[in-house]
Amino acid sequence: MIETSHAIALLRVTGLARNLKPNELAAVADAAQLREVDTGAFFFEQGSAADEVFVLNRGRLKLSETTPQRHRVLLQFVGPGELFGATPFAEDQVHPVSAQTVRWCQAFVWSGKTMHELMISFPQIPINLLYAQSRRMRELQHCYRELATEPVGRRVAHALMRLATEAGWKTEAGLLIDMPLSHQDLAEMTGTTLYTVCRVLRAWKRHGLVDIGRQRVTILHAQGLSAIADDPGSRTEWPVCDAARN
Amino acid sequence: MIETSHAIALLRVTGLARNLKPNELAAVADAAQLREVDTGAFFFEQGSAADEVFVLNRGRLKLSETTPQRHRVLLQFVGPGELFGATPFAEDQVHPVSAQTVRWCQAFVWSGKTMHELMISFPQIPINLLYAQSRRMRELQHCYRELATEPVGRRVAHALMRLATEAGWKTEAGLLIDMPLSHQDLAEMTGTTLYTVCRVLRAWKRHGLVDIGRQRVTILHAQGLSAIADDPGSRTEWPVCDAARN
DNA sequence: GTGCTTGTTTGCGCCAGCGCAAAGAAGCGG
DNA sequence: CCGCTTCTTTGCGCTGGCGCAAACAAGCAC
Repeated sequence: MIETSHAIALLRVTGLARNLKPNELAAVADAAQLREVDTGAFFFEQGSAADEVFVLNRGRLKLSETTPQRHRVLLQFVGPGELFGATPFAEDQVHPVSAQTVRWCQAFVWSGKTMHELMISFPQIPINLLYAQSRRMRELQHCYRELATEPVGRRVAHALMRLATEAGWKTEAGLLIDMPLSHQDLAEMTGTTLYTVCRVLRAWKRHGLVDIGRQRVTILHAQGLSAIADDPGSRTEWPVCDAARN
Repeated sequence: MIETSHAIALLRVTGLARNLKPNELAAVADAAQLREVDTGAFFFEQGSAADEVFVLNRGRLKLSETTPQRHRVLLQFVGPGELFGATPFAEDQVHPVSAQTVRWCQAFVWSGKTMHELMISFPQIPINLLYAQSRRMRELQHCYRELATEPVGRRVAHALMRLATEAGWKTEAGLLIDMPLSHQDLAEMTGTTLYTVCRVLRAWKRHGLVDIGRQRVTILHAQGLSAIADDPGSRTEWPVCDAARN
C-alpha cells in the first residue's frame, strides 16, 4: 500500500516483474517492503545471513567482495530497477558480497520465503530472474575474460565506458559519470592499483580524452576511449609507463 | 522413449529436474533428444546461434571463450549431470562460448521453445535453473576475485584442487585428474601462460606435491596444495621465479 | 621401426605494472 | 579561517611474470 504508482511503474519494467499482468504486479508490489539507506551505509555486508531479495528503486550502490588479506574487488554498480542480493537462491544463505550505497537509496525488499511463494504463484517471476541472471553472468564472463587477457589501459577504458552508459550525464563539457568515483574504485573494478589508475587517467587527461576531479570523471572524447577499450587492431598496446613518462 | 532409466535417474538429481514429481520428470525426459559428440568435437561454437539447452549425461567438456586476438579463456569444465549452453535465456541468441568435448559425450537436448513450454508448465524448473545459475555465478565471482588479487601459484593450485573434486580419481600413487589436461588448458583457466604453468608445476613436482605427465596431472600431497591455494597467513608468497630457479 | 604432430621444458632478457613514500590539493566541520 | 581527513599525484626502484627460441619427449599414423 505504501508503494506509489511511480514505484510500481518502475517495478513493471524491472527484470523481476516483466510480463506480469497488472493484478499480479500489484500482488508482487504489495508483498514488498520499502527500505531506505543513507549514503555510504550498507544494505547488507559480506558474510551476513542472506534471506532477502532487493530491487533498487532510487539511488546507486556498489557490490564488492573483500578478501581475508583486505584486498577488495568491486563487482558491480547497481542502479534503479536493478535486482541485487538475490542470494536466497543459493544453498548457503550467506551474502558473498557487500552492498554499500554510493548515495541515498531506496529499495523494494522481499523475504526469501515471500519471494519463494511469489515464484510458485507466478512462474513468470523465476523466468524473469533467470533472464536477469543470465545477462549478469555474461557481463561477468566478459570482465573475467578481459582481466585475463587485456592490459590495464584497456580494462580501465572499458570500465569507464560501461559506467558512462550506466550513469552518464551529458554536460556542456562532456559525459560526466554521475556518481562519486575514486581512483581506488576504478582500481578495484579493473583488478589493478590506484597508482596505476592514476597514471592512466593522467595520461588520458593530457591527451584530452577525459577530465578528472576529486571522485569525478568526465569523458571528453568517448570515441577515443572506445578505441582504446575495443579496437583490436592498430594501437593494441598503450602501456602505462610509456603514456605516463613522456 | 529412447531414454534409459539410468539416464532418467541422472536427470532426476540434476539441477534441472530436481524436486519434480515422477510424471513431470517423465514429461521432461520425453521432450528431450539425446545427442552424442566425439572427442574434441563441439556441441556448439562461440558466435553460433543458440536455441538449445543441454544437460550432459556422459563424458566431459570445456566451455571456453576466444578473443579476436586469438587469446583463449577456459571458463568451466562440465561433467555428467551439469547444465550447459543455457543461452536461450538471454536476449541475443548467440553462444558467447564454445563447448568442446574432452572425450566422447552424450547429452540431453531441449530446444529453446520446448524448454520454455516446460518452464511454464512446471514452475519448479525455472526455480531449479535459477539455483544452478546462482551457484555457477558464485564460482565465477570467486575466480574473478582470485584472478584480480592472487598470485599465479595460488590460482593454479586452486584450479587443480577444483579439478580434483570434479574429476579426481583415487589411484595408488595419488589423486589423478582423470581427463586430458595440458599446461595450456591450465594457463587458460588461470589467466596466465603455459610457460608459467610449466614452471610452477615443475617446482611442485620437485617438492613432491604433484606428478606430471603428458596431459596428465596427479596430486600427491593434496594438503600441501590446498595450503598454497588457500592459506591466507604464513607463506602467502611463493613466487614463480624463486620456486623455479633454485 | 620412421616421421610427424603435439605437448613439455628451460635459459634468458625484458618490461608492464606494482607499491612505497612523500608531497600536494580538495573538501568538510567547526 | 584552521585543521583534519580523504583523495590524488609523482618519483623511483624493483620484480613477477611474460614470451621468444630452441631443444626435448611422448604418442600416433603408417
